[in-house]
Amino acid sequence: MATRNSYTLAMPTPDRTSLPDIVAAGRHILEADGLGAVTMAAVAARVGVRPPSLYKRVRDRDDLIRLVAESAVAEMGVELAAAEQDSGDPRARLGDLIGALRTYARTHPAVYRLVFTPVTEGVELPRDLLEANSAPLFAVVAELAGPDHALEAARTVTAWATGFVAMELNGAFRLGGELDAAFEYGIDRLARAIADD
Amino acid sequence: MATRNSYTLAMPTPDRTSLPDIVAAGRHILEADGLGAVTMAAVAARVGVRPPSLYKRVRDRDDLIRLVAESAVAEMGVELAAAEQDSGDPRARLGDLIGALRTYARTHPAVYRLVFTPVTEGVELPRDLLEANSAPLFAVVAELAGPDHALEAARTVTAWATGFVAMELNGAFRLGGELDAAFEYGIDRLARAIADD
DNA sequence: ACCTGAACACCGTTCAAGT
DNA sequence: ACCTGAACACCGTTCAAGT
Repeated sequence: MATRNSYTLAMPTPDRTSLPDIVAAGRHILEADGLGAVTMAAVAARVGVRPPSLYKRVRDRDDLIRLVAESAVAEMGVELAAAEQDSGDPRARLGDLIGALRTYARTHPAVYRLVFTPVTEGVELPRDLLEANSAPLFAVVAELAGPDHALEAARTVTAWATGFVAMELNGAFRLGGELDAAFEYGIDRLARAIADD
Repeated sequence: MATRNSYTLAMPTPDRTSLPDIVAAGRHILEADGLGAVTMAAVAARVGVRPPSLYKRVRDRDDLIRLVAESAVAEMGVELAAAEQDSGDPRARLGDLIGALRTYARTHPAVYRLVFTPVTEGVELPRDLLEANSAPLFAVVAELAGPDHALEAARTVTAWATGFVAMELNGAFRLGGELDAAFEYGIDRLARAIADD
């Protein structure tokens, strides 16, 4: 019965790739060879298509990079949420959360960098995604600092955590010494600093 | 007496630019239009030369960018040292120092970013330059934390400061509220946190 | 409706040829 | 000894032509 339906639905060329495939390819190349290696040609080759075909699914390279960053943020959110499952006292949970962030940065350095340093001026990550990611930390900090100073305390802790991880990632701690000890020292002092009052 | 001397010294083409000029041009374009705008063509045009001529003074674009970063680090060091002149108690000097870093980031965002985020994997800034820049902060922190915990304390403060400035620069503080207040709160808690023991 | 080759503008870089 | 035009490889992107 090759009638109207099978005729109008017949696709002259079947889809040879998909947006998720393209984003996954970008992710893979980013982690393997860095942001500079994420070219339209490299991504196209990885999904088995020619570069112009990518423009059917993404507006341009910036758009693709943004989608990669979004997928990474979502993944990080899952890992942060998982880290908090092992609940204990607030101080311990704070260490677990920031430790999970640090672990993610070490295991996915290029992806972490992409998320935490704005690659292109105009490109923004969706606000609700970022809020979802920072929610667990915000909650623990509120427990430690009390509701009055929750916002400032969260900012202080977040600034320290992202600063520490960035410096570790960039090899900016040049004076030797135990980095794990510096991390524990920092967490400890921060937790006390925002709690005391 | 157009003799041997004037003959051997005669330069077939006089220098039309210089390394300092090239670095300054790169700096200017970086601050005005961002890192992506610092192309060999743009820099060459600004110093009045054709792109291939730049390769007489710099190895390649990465080399040029590195020189721009170095000149920026040197300039930042001067401003940090100047901020510390207005000496008061250690707590106040700590605020002045980090405040100067923050001011520099706000007035030279692209340059600040270049210095604090490694643009290319292999490129390193000279160690003594970075040490000179962190020396004032290290000294103040040592006063506050005592010699035993000076290193860990300095790392904690530096991580917080660079993290805070980076987040402010990237618009990562999305929940409103007074940023200056958050800054003061952070400095205050940090100073107490590393002092207490 | 997606895919492709051809083409374009732009970029970093090299090199032989000028002076 | 520095400067230049010409050339090359590579990149992002567009578009008409295929199916």
